[in-house]
Amino acid sequence: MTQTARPLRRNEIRQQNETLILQAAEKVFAEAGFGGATMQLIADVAGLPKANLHYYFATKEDLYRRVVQNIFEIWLHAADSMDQAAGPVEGIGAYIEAKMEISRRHPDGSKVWASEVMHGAPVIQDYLETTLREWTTGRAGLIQRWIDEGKMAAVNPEHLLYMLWATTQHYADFGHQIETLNGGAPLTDQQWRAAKDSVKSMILRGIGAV
Amino acid sequence: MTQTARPLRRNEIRQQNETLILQAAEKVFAEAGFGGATMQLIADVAGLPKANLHYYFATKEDLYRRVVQNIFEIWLHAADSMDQAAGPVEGIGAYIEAKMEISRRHPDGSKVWASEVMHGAPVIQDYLETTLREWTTGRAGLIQRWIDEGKMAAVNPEHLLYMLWATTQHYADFGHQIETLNGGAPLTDQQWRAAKDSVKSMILRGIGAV
DNA sequence: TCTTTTTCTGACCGTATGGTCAGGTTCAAG
DNA sequence: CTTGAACCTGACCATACGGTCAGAAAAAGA
Repeated sequence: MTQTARPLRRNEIRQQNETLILQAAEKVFAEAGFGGATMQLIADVAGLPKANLHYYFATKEDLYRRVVQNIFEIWLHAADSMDQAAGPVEGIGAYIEAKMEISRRHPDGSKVWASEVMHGAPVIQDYLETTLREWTTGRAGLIQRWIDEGKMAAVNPEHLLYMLWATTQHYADFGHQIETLNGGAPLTDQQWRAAKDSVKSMILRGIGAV
Repeated sequence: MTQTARPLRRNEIRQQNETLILQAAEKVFAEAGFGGATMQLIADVAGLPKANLHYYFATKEDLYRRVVQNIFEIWLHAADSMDQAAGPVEGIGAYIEAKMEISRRHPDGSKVWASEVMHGAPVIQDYLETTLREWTTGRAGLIQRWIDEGKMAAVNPEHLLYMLWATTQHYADFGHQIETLNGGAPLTDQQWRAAKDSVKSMILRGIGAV
């Protein structure tokens, strides 16, 4: 562990413990949901006394909010690759790659996000109405431009975005189901490659971009 | 209410109260998750005293299990239309229609199912390993047959099924997000029609069936 | 009508949870 | 070395939760 290495600076202590708690919280919230998660369990996973959590995060809801916000950030940046693309094959292909990679690397975060939205977004409703709405109209406009330029079929841009979100996030949110249907084993590197290729080829063909 | 209509038979009382409780439970479990739901709230929604719930369902988990099982039934039958189809256009088209209709009519059930799977399927793991696995291999075989007969492109059948599940269930599980992006209003009849058509056309084109 | 079975419910109980707090410890600045 | 601020935590508290139970009420049967 890092504790025995050397005395830590003040800033380091704060930052290190916060991320430690946030990681534990993300895991526990993903596994049990907000209502099912307990501060005690998060503390145990983080290896800290419960009272220490409340030193860094006033309430369970504060901690949860921070977890959700962290995920939202990762989620938004996944589309950066889409913007500089010349057309849908590159742009949407790269977006699918990025989102599939997030599903693979941050399945817990994806689950927390899904749970939050499913329960009516009690904590991040304002983000949905501002940031996400702007984000969506922006990308829908980009897709519409590609359609106008004849680079893909005239699909509904919003519903295409929904399909991209649904399909890629499914591999995180329903990862347990996929694992069970895969004989109880997690997807191997090759299987992830196949999943990405399947999604990409079906969607890109589906929007008439190949 | 039905209570004042006439004295109810014993069987009717039991059956009526059970469905009343199950409906209330589905709603509350969908909105709050298993951990966040309380027997008291379910009782309030059902309009019954809490102790009465425990008369019909011994524990919270028993009640939850019944809710999940009910959804699973609906879910499985949605593919009946797929079996007698001559090819992917009819078969998968009908399956998408059926699953979209479920997302529209039973959004709460879909959310409970999603939550259950996301949390590692603690209650219906055995169903996943038996019924769902058989179901999946069966339909994957059907799709493979269509591929062999040259009726559609050579896509991976499992990943196609995942895409079908993900895309259609997204309209229930993430309905709140979609509603927010729709200006805060639920989808109208026309918008549901457009959603179905979008999903159908993109996927059917994506698998080379049109 | 009398008896038995099922349905119903207010009051209660043990426990677990989120959160508090007083007091201790560690670190850094002067 | 002293002082003050930041960090840490065991013990505690009020509340809310799932679940129980004795007994009332209602229905079915004799």
